[in-house]
Amino acid sequence: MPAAQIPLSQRAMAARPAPYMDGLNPAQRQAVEALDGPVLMLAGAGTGKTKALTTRIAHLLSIGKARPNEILAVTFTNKAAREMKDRVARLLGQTVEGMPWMGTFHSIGVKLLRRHAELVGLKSNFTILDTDDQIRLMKQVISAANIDEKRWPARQLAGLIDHWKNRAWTPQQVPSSEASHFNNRGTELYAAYQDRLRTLNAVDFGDLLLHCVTIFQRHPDVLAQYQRWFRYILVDEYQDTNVAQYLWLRLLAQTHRNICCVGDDDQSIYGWRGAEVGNILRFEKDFPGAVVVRLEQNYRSTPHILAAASGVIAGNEGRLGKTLWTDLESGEKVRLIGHWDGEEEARWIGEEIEALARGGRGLDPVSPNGMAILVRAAHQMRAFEDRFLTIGLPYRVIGGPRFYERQEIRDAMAYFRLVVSLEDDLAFERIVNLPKRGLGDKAQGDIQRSARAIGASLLDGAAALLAQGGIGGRGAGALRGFLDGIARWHVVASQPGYDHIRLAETILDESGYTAMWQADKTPEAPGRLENLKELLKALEQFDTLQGFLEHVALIMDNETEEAAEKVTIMTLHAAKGLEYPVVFLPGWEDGLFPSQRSMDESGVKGLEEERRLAYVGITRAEELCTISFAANRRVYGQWQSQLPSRFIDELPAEHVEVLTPPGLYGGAFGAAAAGVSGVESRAVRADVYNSPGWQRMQARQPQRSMSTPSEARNLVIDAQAVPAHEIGARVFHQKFGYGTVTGAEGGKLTVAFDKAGLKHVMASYVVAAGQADDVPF
DNA sequence: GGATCCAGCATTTTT
DNA sequence: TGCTGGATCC
Repeated sequence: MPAAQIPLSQRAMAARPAPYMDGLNPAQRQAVEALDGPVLMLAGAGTGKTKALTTRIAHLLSIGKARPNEILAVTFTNKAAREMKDRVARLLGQTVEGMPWMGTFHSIGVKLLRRHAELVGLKSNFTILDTDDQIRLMKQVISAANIDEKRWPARQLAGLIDHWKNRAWTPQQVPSSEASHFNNRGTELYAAYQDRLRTLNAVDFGDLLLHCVTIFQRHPDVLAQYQRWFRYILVDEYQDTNVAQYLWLRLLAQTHRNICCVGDDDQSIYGWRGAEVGNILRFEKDFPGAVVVRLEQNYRSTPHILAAASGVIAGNEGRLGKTLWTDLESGEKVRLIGHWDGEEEARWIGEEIEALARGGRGLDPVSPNGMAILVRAAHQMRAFEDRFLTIGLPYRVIGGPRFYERQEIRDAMAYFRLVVSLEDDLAFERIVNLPKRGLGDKAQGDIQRSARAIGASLLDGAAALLAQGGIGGRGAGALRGFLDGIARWHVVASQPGYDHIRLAETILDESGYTAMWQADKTPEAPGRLENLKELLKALEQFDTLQGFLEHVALIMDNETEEAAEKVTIMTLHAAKGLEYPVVFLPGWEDGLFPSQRSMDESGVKGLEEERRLAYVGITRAEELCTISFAANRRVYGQWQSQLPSRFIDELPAEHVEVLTPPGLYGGAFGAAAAGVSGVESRAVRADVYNSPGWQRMQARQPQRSMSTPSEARNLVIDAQAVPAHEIGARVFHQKFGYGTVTGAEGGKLTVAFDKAGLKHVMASYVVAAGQADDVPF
């Protein structure tokens, strides 16, 4: 919109002092005011990035640089999009009705794709498949290609195709270097899968972006229209963009070049799902003349916490580089403690949480809501859940299956989908025999064949089969009832202004679905019925089933705010963007964190991503951050002795208070940290016995039953015992009996037991066979 | 069609 | 060790 067209009133408003600018620091202000041309806002953890981003939007609108619908503002999650909307509205003192292009990459992708679906061979009412549907479709494609699904699982193909879509490769564009994947047939199956999707008039999540990019690339006229339209583009979490998203943005930004990307290369933790840190590192090359603004003043954490995080992340190469600082008071050092094993770690953290909640540790009482335990992998949560259940400490787990991924919800949704669109074959397959209608594999196979024969949907195929009398016995009546029901409900759903909530209820009741769970006596059945009620309640926010389905396909989150005082347990990934006064970071052991698999699969890149994860973890903490590790951990049922994480060695000792009790320190970790790794640990080297933390702990909590020396003494690995069992030595183990040592590494041995076979055991758990022989039988 | 048994396997996850 | 998915058995 040329300036001359901007209404006078708006120009007058622009001259007004802008209250929304108040409280911005100079860097934030610069980021808000550098409106034209490419801008890279490098926003470190806790530096007020959302504030700057939303103020920028408010500013654009307020001074009339663009109308609300000319701003494209993309985020990754619905939560972020919602927050952005709310905050812009708050800044402007009014709701932002006309910002249709503020949303997630995927929701905006859908909007664009619906408008131009025909350009990629789809109808504009295409359905969006979720992961479950995708897998089922892939299974069909795989078996259609006569491939043994055992050796070549659908999940693997799904991962591969997803990877390719993230790189913005259509089947034709997959480079030949990738051809060997999936038994040399990856590209072929990818093409077949895309064909199936087109036939079903469906897309998967990757397509929402890939199809857009394809359209933009093949139809310059369409692209030009949007390039002109989006005068200002803003991107959140730019470090998480994949190639497809990058191309999408770059194509759209070409005309006005008013693109502002916000991100933090140090918080790039999604490389494994296609994110390219390179996108943010390359920004200035991609957009020459870009203004780079660094937000470095941190409002979240104490200096010790920031220094610890900075010390760790400094180990990464090729960073854009930021120096976080704060004017908060220095507060507590980052605490570091080693434990004997995972259970003890959980016990200790449980006690710490209780103590902190009571106002112990010399701090003001902290509400459990303000405390979080952040783990590397979901399975680590279990130890905490077990412990907290035992001591009755309320907790909440973030992650796990989301509401809309639950079986009963997906079933109900399949009913709705089929009612709304009769051709939804995947929905049909899911529910045709649910509840059981006596339509087993044979009947369903017949339906498939019948549908293929007449070239129609499964629903029509089933009707045709039924008309021919191709279904016998019990199944026939049930199928007729099912088909009649769908037809009846479909009619209702086609009427304008129908009561969609009542229809949904009717569908679930008359189909027998509700009754199925009512009849179910398993303990989870009541919960499932409860969830179905929730689902009906969620419908209230929509006018039609169609509208609801559209929404749900993209919005899979289910934020139920609980008021209760609970400690949060979640993965480090899930914690990104969140903050807590008190944070526990357990399981800092090499192999677990950094994850061995990451390092094996991605080498240095993998390790660096793990390091960023460590950085994200530490920077979640506002006041108190406690890192811990265990000497022994049960991994898939086997006890393994663990080495402290290499990241622990990277913590700057002057910002760390070591709480590890002397018993453990002198035993397992002295040997492990100094000897085995060959690197003298900076943090562990600290004088434990005289550290203020240790003394204070002794003085204040003499009764605390953490890993006290007395307790540890019984358990500590006798480091001297390790060399006693040399390869070939005969040993005795309490549980496995006699065996011969075949290998030794760190504190653990590989022993070929006479009866139990090859096992990895801890050296401290075996004794030389001679000694055991002394025991009289 | 449903229960039961066994083998294989085991990060991080949003849309 | 504990779960999931597939095969097998009734």
